Amino acid sequence: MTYTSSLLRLLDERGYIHQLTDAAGLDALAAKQVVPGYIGFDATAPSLHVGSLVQIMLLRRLQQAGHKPVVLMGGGTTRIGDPTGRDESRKMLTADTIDANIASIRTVFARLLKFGDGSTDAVMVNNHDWLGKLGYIELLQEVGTNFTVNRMLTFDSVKLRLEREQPMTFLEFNYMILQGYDFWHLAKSRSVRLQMGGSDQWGNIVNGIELSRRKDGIEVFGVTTPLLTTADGAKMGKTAAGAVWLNDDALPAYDFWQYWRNADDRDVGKFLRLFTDLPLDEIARLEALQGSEINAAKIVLANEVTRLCRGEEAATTAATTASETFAGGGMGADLPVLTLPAAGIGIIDALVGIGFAASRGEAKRLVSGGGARIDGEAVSDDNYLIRGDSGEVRISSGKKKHGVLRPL
RNA sequence: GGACAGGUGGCCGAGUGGUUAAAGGCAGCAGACUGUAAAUCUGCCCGCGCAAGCGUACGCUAGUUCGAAUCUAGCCCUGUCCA
Repeated sequence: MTYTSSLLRLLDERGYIHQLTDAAGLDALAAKQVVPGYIGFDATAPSLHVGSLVQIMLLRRLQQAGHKPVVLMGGGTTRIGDPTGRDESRKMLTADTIDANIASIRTVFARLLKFGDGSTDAVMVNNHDWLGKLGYIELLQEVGTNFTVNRMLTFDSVKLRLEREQPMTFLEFNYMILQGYDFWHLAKSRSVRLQMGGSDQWGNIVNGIELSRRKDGIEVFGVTTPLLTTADGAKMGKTAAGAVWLNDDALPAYDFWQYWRNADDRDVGKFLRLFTDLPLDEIARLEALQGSEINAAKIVLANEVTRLCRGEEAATTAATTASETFAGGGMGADLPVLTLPAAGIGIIDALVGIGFAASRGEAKRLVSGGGARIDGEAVSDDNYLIRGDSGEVRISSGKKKHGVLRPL
């Protein structure tokens, strides 16, 4: 389908669109007026991770296309937990924790969106502001009649749980109602006309659309993005060391950069389109690179994404560190550092101290497996002592993890 | 409230008195090959200890036993069906 609005053209050509509720209607609307659109985010942790980056970028695209991004923080719904996908129910968080999480998450949005009072400036809202005041009886009266249990049971989020005979509490069952309520509320109070989200949010989005139409006859739209997995099938944003956090204080910029640098060949083009602002012809050129040449494209990817999420300086330092460390075999500024005592330090203690092993046992296994290196030389002896009087020492776990032991 | 089934290591999932720190799979870490990629093959994969060994661990608690993840009782939690 060919779109006339710059918004849908932009989303389409960069690969954000999985489903649209009413392509023609939304296209027409976006072509003639500023469309306020929102995406909801959880506040379960002090930082969002890479898995949420598609949605954040979607808001950025919305703004780039001349529309108004509304960031909805789920201060209220986080207290319940979206049942989608998981079998396990979510842990309950206290109000204070959620508020602190929201404040922390906000810093990332500030980098990627322009906030303010202008017509296309981004705003952040918290659904606790309205859901928190809503009485149970009031909710039942307001929207209870618009949802049938029959229909709610057909949504994948519920159906899958039931089919797998996994527990789903009433609390979670209500999530979709509250999320539908959010959409309706935003449509009324802020003239929001669009909700976007991951493909797993389709049901929730449709609920909000139906509710808005039935309650007030407001016509609103929905867009979902494809479920993003890496080429080898894993969900984005999870690695051994944990999630790939977006916040500076949750994951060092160097590690963030490395995550992108190590992307699967097959993902490079897709990632460049979704997560960078590079022009499409430039991306086409980069993803066409063959064999080891594609590493150049991965470096561009890492630089661009890191720049967007962490800032120019962080990206430059991370890139320089990587280049010095891998190409030059040296030690870049961004590598983790452990103080090297004058008396020296045992290899096991050094590996644990710098964070390459979670326990002494793990460090020993690393050494006996031949993965530990000092200045590039494999160390096979558990008792190996790193001397403290010969300057900086490079310590490595495998070929990718490097660190610096630095004398006082 | 009743009947039945179940709760095992990050996840899935075997085990049903000792040789079980607990099969197998996934995820993960390392080695080889490479391009800081993928695929493949190999090793490792609770903690402490050089080691012998010790400490923790199979929903919780108390028991039976020389010995329990495995048996008994009570409790908590979940599912299915019934009321």
